[in-house]
Order: sequence, then C-alpha cells, then structure tokens
Amino acid sequence: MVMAQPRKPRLTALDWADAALAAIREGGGLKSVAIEPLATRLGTTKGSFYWHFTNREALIEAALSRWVETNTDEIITTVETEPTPESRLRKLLTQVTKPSGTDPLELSLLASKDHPQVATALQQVTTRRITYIADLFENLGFTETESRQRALMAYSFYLGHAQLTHAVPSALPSGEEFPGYLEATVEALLRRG
Amino acid sequence: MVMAQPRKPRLTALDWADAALAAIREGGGLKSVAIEPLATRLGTTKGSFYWHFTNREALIEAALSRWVETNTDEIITTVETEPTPESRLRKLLTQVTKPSGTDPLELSLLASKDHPQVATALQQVTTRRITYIADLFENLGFTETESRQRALMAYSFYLGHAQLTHAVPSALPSGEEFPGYLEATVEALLRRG
DNA sequence: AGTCTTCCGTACGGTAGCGTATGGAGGTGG
DNA sequence: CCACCTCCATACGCTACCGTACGGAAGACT
Repeated sequence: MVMAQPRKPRLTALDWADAALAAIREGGGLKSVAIEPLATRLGTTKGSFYWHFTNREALIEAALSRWVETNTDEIITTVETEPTPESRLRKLLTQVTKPSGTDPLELSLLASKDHPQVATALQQVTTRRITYIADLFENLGFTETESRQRALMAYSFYLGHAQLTHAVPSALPSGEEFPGYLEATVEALLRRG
Repeated sequence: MVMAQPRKPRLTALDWADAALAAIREGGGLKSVAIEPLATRLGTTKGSFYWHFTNREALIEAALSRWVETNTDEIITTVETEPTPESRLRKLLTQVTKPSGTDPLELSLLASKDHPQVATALQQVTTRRITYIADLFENLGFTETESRQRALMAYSFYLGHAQLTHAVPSALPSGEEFPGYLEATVEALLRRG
C-alpha cells in the first residue's frame, strides 16, 4: 500500500520570493535572506535556488518588487470605501496604528535601508503614501503646502509609532486609553490655525 | 637614527567599546560589531580583545551601557538653558529634526531592536525622553493625560522624521521650506482643543 | 637584574553561508 | 520507447567570523 506521499512540489521563483519576504519579516532584516536556510525551510536545496535565480541579489530584487506592488494598494482600497476625506484619514490612521496594523516586514525593511535595492523600494512606497495622504488633506480644503506638511507630520508620526509599537510597546497608551490618544492625534492633524 | 614610532598604544576596554559604537553607527547595525575587523581598525589583533572581554556579547553590553549614559544628557542640558517651557520644546524639536541632528547610531540601534540588550537600552532611553517631554507639556499647563499624549505624538514624530531623514530625505521639505514645516508641527503640538 | 603581571600576536579549529560543478530523476514530445 | 529538457540533490571550494591556546614582549615591583 502506498502512503499519500507529501508529493514533492516543484518550486517556482515566486515561491522563493515569498519565502524571502517571510524571512525578512520574521528575521527582522535583509540579513535573514540566506539561501541555505531558506532551502531547508522550503524542503529543498540550493540546487533549486540556483536554478531559478542567478544569485542572492536577484532573489532580493524579486522579493522587493513583489512587496512594492502588493503592499500599499490593499490599504488604500479599503480606505477608499469611506465616504468623506476626513473619515478616510481617520480610518487610515486607525488601521495603521493598531498594534497588529503594522506589518513587521515594513520595519524590517526600514532596518535594512542601507541596502541600495531596499532604498529604492522604500523611496517608491514612501512617496506614494505621502502623496496619497496629502491628497486627503487637499480634499479637506487645506492649501497644497499645508497639505504636504500635514501629510508629512502624519506619516512621520505613523513611522515613529510603528517603531515604538515593536520596540518599546510599554511606552504607548494601552487598551482603553488608546482611542483617546488616537483621537487627540487626529485632531491635532486636522485642527486649523 | 630612530624614527618617531607610532607608539603602539595599549588599549583599554573603553577603547573597544567606543570602537564598537562607531562600528554600529557606520555599519548601520549590531551586525557590524565584529571583533576581527574592529581589531584591524584599532591596529591590533583579537588577542587584545579577548584579554579585555570574554566574548562579543560582553563588548556589546559595554558599548550599550556607554550609549545609555552619555546620549540623552547632553541634549537635555543644552535645552535646559532655554527660559520658558515653550522655548525649550521648540529648541528641542529644532535640534533633533535638523538633518545633522539625528545620530545615525540611534537609527542603527532601532534597526537592531531584536537584540535583547539593545531592547533594554532602547527601553530606558525612550521612557526617559518621553517623560522629559511630557514634563515640558505639563509645565505648559496641559493635564497629565494630555501631556503624555502630546509627548508621545512629539516623540513618534521625531522617530519617524529621523527615519525619513536617513532613508528618504527627498520626501522632506528642503532648505527654506523646512522652518515653516517645523513651525507648523510645533503649532500642531501646542495648539489647544 | 630578576620575577611577575599585563597585554598582545599568532596559529588553530569550528560554523555559516555563497556560489559552482555535475549528475541524475522525472516529466514531455517525437 | 527514446531523446531531451526541466528541475533538483550532492559535493566541493571559498570567505568571514567566533572563540581557544599558548607564547612572548614590555612595563611594574622588589
């Protein structure tokens, strides 16, 4: 009798790219994109990897491209269902500041910002996001300069908050205090001179 | 005739600790605290290192202790010369947001936050700073809760701004636009409901 | 001067990962 | 069914670094 074998699956380049992203997420940086450990994790060997990619850099390139494409869109599309610009901004900040709202992958990439390919990926994602937030403020009636300023404040706040969430969570308001904190922040961002 | 020899200096543990901090600063993370390269840089060998320290962890420990002691004090003391709480807050934000105002070492440590010793060091420094900023707000007449909220906003903003400064500087207001941006931020933090 | 302690140089073995070479299994088309 | 192509396994050499062992130089002490 033949047992249902775990059916050794042939891998694709995408499988490797996703595994690399998972490794970055969990390992906290680009350093954990190591071929041999990844191979073990995928239940295969380096032989597979070097068939699909020429070297480690190529894998990183593929993984980062995949990240740039897939990460921001989903958040923006969910936020876009909100009716008014203000509710969108509120929803956006609520989403991204809740403890589980920040993908560790993002912080891992910030931690690896010295790597040139990561730098360009961050560049793209960051400018895109800031532009989107600035548009929200413009739709609220702020001037272009004001909008860009407040978008930057909001995004800087988000980045710092994400850092604190994962590095010093005890410094943040907990549980029931949190909504008030977030509301105070939104107010500060929306209040006019 | 005897040339003035470079006088081979005996090293101390502190020399190694400082070299480690420099390596973290320039290398962008804890990973660049590597004994053999450090030895080369100090013009010595591993033999020296393993005399002063038992292993790499001990060096990291020493370096981080040194950082925790020496980093925040200087900034706070300079700021304390300002007369009013508001001018102190303004000065503080001005200092830490100017492009050269953020020590890359700090970002390098945030990038290595997964390391347990780095985590505790960050914990100490962060809570100390946030407490100090919250005190400033309290002296401005805000309630304790408001003060803590705004201190967190300010500190999160600082962290995010630091990230952007070093990762995507092109996203930030440049040159002559910067003072206005900073002023708008300070206003947002100070404005009352 | 002789001894003792401090500090460092050097040689060694061990681990982790990159990249290469090469053979072979298993599916696919003629 | 045979030749071929796709994909993977294995073995190898190479680099970088950690930690240990041990000997020796150079000042300090008497």
